[in-house]
Amino acid sequence: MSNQPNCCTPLTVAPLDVAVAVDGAAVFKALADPVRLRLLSLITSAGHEVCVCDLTGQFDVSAPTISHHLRVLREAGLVDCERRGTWVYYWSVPEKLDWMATLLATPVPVG
Amino acid sequence: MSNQPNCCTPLTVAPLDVAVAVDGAAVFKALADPVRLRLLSLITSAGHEVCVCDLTGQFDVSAPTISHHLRVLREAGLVDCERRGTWVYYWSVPEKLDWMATLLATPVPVG
DNA sequence: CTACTGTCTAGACGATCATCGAAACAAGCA
DNA sequence: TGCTTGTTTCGATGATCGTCTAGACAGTAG
Repeated sequence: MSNQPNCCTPLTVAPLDVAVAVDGAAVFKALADPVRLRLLSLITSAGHEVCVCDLTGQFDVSAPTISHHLRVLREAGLVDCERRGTWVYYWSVPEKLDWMATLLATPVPVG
Repeated sequence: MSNQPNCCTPLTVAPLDVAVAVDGAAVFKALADPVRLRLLSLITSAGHEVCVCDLTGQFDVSAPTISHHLRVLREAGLVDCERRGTWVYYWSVPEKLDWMATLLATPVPVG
């Protein structure tokens, strides 16, 4: 999994290199679940780090399931985390979001 | 699955509504495969409709598998197609790409 | 009509995924 | 030391996914 902040040519401009497609698909897969998409949204839109304990209550799934989804987001490079005392805090990695937005971007909004 | 060209508030700005998260995850799932990502890239970057016969040769999978992936992209609203005579042509739906790009967009590139 | 090409559908198989309950681990407190 | 709470890991289960082969369907040309 490559890790450049600005990946490459957008998908709309030139055919994707196979390696980039593999990387991109892996990141999109991490977002291909409503729970994970909402988790990322909650963490990113907060603008600061978020405690896991503030996340679990907002979903109808068990705490281990939330932990699993957070791990998927983390392994995709979309969020990172740190334990401080009892609680674990998550924050988002904006470079990765930008990477994806660039991949999808249409170069010029045809007016 | 809602179909607005400009979906909503970006994921980075406010927590995603559950319904939007479900819709978004479904579309991301369609991109969560390297073959489909490259297919979409080939179709979109061409700038015009593309014959299936020009796509199958670029992958190491069978023609039915390509057809399956194209169907997934079509059912996600990312591409559309039409048969004309012997061949079937696919083109991309830019509104859907914009929808996703908006969902991921960071409102202001913090300078 | 028959033969042929291009594309899609149907059914099956192994692999991966989402979810859960149970248990382990980490940290604070008595 | 033990008890409690928050979080992650483990192992299992049912569902979904990617791919294949075989066959069906659409259209062209004899």
